[in-house]
Amino acid sequence: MVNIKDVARAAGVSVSTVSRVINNSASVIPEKRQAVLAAMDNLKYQPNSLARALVNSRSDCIGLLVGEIDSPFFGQLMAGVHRVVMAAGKHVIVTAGYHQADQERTAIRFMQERRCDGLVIHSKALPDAEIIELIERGVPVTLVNRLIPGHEERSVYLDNEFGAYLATRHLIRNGHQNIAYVGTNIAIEDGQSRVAGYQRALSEAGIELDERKMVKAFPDEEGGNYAMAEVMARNLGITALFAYNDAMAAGAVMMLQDAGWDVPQQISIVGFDDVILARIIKPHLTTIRYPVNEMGALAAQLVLHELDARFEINEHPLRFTPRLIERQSVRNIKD
Amino acid sequence: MVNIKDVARAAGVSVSTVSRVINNSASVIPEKRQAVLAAMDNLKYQPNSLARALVNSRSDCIGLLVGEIDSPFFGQLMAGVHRVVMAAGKHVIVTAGYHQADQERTAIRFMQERRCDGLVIHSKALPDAEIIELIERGVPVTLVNRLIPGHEERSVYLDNEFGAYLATRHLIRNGHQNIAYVGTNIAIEDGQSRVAGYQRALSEAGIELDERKMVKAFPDEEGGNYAMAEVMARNLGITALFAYNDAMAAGAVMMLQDAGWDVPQQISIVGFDDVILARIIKPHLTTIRYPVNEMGALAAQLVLHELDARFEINEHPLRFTPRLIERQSVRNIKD
DNA sequence: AACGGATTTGAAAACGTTTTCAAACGCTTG
DNA sequence: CAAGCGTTTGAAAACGTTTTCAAATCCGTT
Repeated sequence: MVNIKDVARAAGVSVSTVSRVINNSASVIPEKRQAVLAAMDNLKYQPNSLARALVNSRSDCIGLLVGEIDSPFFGQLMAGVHRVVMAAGKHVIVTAGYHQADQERTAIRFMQERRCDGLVIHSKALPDAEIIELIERGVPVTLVNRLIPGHEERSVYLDNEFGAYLATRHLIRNGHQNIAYVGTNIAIEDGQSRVAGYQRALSEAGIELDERKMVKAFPDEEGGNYAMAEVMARNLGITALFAYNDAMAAGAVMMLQDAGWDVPQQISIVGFDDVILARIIKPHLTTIRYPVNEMGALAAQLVLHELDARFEINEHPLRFTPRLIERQSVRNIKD
Repeated sequence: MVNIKDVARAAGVSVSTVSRVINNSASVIPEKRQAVLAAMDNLKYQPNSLARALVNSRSDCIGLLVGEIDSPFFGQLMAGVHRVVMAAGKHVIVTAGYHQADQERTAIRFMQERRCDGLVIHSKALPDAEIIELIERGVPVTLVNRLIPGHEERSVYLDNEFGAYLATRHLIRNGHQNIAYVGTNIAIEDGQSRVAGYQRALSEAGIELDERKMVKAFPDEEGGNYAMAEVMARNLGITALFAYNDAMAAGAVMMLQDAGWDVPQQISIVGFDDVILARIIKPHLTTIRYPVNEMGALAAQLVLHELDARFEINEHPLRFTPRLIERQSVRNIKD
């Protein structure tokens, strides 16, 4: 590869001068500047950003850890982060942890060895301790959807409990009393919060909790399908369902429809996330909007700001409040 | 950040020795090795991969250029590439071009400056000349879904023409004669190929081409919605539609259903890609399967193999053949 | 014509690694 | 005990940049 020395030689100047025109960090007389520019062009010179990062100790990269590369939810997260990081003239390096501690660990190590200037992390599997260690080592990091005690100011998160409460309350207000919950079997905070919200709404309405109405599965369509089948097999006479996410809700819908049930005539459903799927499935899903793109953007802003206070932060609380999106999957059965 | 010198000092050895235990590139007596390992652990040493890449002139990174970060199609592509690159012990750097030449150019420049060892590129907007230049500069690159004359061996691609032909023929075989095409308005090779396949099937069946039955829009749901509305407004009595991709097909379905049409009772639809959406929308879409995950994997294998012949390549032709997936969106109207 | 200040320049050190090379060390053998 | 050999070690160069520092050049004053 052609390097800065080649350019210097071709232009008849020193490497310092070439460096100066590249970064225009100091004045160079127009004549030489032209010569350098011409030489760069002729030789198709591309600065080696590794060498540059080495001496600057700044890589202009923000690392991003997501759960999966290939999912609409994380797609939105990536897009949100990407957007603001690019706008700041920096770049994103995406890694995926697939919800497993070891893979998440490897990914974070990778980003650190790559000397990312900052990190945006969505981690489900890593223990708090490891994340705290990372923070205390001085790495600028923002967490998405995860609160670490003592480091709340580094988290951009959704009020999951309230989202689940909203969803369940909506069902109750539409006359439902017998409401199942299809949850995730991944041990993760937001899963617990959503259970809590579900239960709070029920309690508030004086409805008795029933463990048999809660079933867990892997949080994708297949899991939803399976869990729904499980619930129906128990014959509890449910009229409504709140699902951990839209994918599970979609799986549930499909299971029900395949078994000849009518949604929402016989069973009402509320999902969570408001991914694209919710607007496509029939009936369109009533769901809880999770503004993950915006959250990714804010997380990126926080990291950039920590790096350099000139990067500004949108005025927004770290805690995002979910909203109910009414579509077609809930039927009012009052009276 | 703690560096190799700190470790050497702590362990009471030279940096060379530390380097040797890191890479176990030469024998070090067990006693010192232990000391080094302990020092690395205590200091939480993380090798600087930039410095390492600089001297090795190998970054162990594969660059990937996609159209958008946030789309099921590119999600699958990313996942496919990611899978094989990780398995090879290397890493992926993802960039997005958003179908615009300047952004694609910037992204490629970024990956080169980052000294990616190889590139997997899905580019719609960049002119052939620039890609050829890249190839001729000696960068190991594989193209996805794009044939460059003279460099066919670097392309992993789908037989788009055949896919469109299959789709259209399927409609014809189900008795449809009056078939619209909703296409992309992005000037891209696969768009043209799909038009060609559509037209070949029609010609073969002796059906006259009618420009009015072809309308173009941005290749997403909204575009499909809009284009479908446009077609219906023309009142051409169509009974079937072939769409450029599933997203457009979904948009078309929604437009039709909102306007009170029944799919497939009144209008049959075939999509393209077989993204998740196709299995979710009601009616489930009959579509053409685009094995983009597998194609990404193969593309990654080609790049890795070029880097180091020890990385193996799956036995598979570079040209992938699409398959018709029958679901529920086509009605047989024969007799 | 000499001086002073500002502008422009290049040499060299630094960033954190790997690798080459030769020196040091520890054994065995005669 | 000297010679010889294999193993282990450290110093130093190299990778491609940026930046510091001092030298060189230029220009306008006196």
